[in-house]
Amino acid sequence: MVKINIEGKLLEVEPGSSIKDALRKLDPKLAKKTVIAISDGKKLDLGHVPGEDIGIKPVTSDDSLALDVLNHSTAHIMAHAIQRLYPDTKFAIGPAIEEGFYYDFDTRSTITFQDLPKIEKEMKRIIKKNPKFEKKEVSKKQAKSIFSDNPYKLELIEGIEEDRVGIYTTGDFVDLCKGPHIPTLAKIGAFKLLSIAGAYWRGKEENKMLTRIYGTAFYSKEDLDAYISRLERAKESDHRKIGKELDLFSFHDEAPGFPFFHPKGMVLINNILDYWREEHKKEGYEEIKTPMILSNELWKTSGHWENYKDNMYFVEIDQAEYAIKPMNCPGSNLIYRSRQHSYRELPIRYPEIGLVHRHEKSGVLHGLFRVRNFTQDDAHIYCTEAQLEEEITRIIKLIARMYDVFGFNEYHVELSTRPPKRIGSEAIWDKSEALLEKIIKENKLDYKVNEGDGAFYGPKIDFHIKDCLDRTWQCATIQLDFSTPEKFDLAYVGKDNAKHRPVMLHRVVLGSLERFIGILTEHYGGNFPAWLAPVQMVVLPISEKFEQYARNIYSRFEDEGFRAEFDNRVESLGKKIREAELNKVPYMVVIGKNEQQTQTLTIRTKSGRDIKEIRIDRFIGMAREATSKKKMDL
RNA sequence: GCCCGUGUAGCUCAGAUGGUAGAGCAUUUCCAUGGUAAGGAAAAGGUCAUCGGUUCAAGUCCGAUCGCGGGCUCCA
Repeated sequence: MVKINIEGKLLEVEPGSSIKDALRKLDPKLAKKTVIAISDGKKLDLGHVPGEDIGIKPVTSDDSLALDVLNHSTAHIMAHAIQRLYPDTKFAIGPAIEEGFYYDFDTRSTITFQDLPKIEKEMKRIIKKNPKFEKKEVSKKQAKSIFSDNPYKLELIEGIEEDRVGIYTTGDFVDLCKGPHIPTLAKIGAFKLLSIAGAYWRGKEENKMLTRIYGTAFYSKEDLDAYISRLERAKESDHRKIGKELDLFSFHDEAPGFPFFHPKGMVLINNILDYWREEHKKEGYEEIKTPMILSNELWKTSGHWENYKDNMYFVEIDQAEYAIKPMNCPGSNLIYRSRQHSYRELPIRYPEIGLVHRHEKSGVLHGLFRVRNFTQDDAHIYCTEAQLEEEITRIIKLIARMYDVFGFNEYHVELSTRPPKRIGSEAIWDKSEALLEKIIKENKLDYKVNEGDGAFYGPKIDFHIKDCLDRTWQCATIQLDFSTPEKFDLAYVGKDNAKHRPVMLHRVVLGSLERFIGILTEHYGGNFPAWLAPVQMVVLPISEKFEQYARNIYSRFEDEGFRAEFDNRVESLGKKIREAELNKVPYMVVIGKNEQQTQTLTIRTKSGRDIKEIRIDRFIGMAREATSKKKMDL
């Protein structure tokens, strides 16, 4: 008899019984819900037959881990279907990913998006037949002979450390796979193939381009529907769509990757910057501005010429080479170096709203998220080593405060440590990594460590914010830099009257202003809070008869400094309201007979609250409260 | 950069199998003076991304270029 310990419950089963058999014996209901089992950290198929006593933990379909298994199994079924439809196909890898799965394969046929329904149909046919996932463990040599005509699998087998590898067979489809898989295809409640794309084998540009099909699977149709509707909502809030609809910004063939901001988009930029300057002034920052074109000599000094050349644009002036700045730090350093500094001045905080240009490959451009020129809300802080902790803590607090105003209450940080290619002594790295980690802990930030992902000159903390659709975006970063001060020979005079080297901090809060506006647009779905809204209120006279009174109201709003519009077109009220709604104007001010008689206003807010016959002073107070306090709702 | 898709009026999109372009919205003008998401009518608006090729004939077929979209190490 074999003893199986299922989460503390001991069970004895006949030798040769599978985990599923054991579970059935213990609790048939549980057995039905269980997808895989975990034993000693190892994920096992339910069909697994324990050779000796074992302790297991069943994983049911409610578990997120079970969803990965389902997705992975569905990837196999897709590959199976593709093999049937395109027999010459050689399969590469097909993992489960965060929100689904994909499979990469090499085929002579050209498969397009239009072919996906056909593949789905074939998959359904396979699922209906419900072949079992049969696992076999074979030696590497055997595996190689099984996949002898598939260079991708051969390469994968080569890379596997263990002596024996897993082979899964479903019907007439055989795949190299460590598993585990769902016990029956009936578990696939619903799936959908989502998109098709090219993907380099192992993600490397020098490798062959394979065909990748993305899909997603769920245990229930409801879950799939919820997922699809979330995708649709994301599509609705796409900043490229909203940007066009709200007349915020545009892109033109004449300048690929270089965004154009329209008057309404500029309102966003300017309001964000006003707020940004206010916060930075409080923190003792003194703004600077450096030129966009600087001599190549400078970029050679900074190391950018050597490390960043491919991403830079160059111009020739009077037979000399100049570069368009991809970063702001060298310019800032020149200002620092323009005179001597005393230790009494430190820390010096130089923020710069700097427009940088970086060459990005044409294929990676993406709305405001990936552009070729953007405005960094940069700052360079020159301080002593002893001041680092306080400075970094202050930046973290500043970031938290500013994110809160935009409604990003959820974020985590990532600490990136020393990369393989780096400068500076190990002692300095030890010290600075430990310092950053200590500060992160002291500030109780949710964090994870990215080993080896730091800049060559120092470790960094990156901030990832979560938007209302649960997507995360890296915005703020704080980078420690011991190297640049050296390269630029930056110095300050210490108490001892000797020259010392300052330490430098590079940091951004919003990151790229352009990108941040893209993120905000999607986060708010275009419904900007009143303090940011390009148009804060629109005055809507019901007919021309009330135009004069309405115009007075409108002028009053203008005088009070609000961004108001006056819709005195000869159109029906319904139409004016509709357009104001589509333009996502926070306050609609309706003026008709009643309002004129009582010298009041009727307000329809974007948030759905209506206010009847309010006096103008009261409404102005209300609107002022919402804007000055940067309230999220009206 | 690479793979697949795509590019028609300011916007959103129709235009099998090739026979010199259509709708809705927006715009302009006129009528209706209107009470909370489109009142009615008319007009104007396009070298069908660009260049080249096939053809008697190209928005449509072929090629190139440019732009845009989905992707391009979440590893059996």
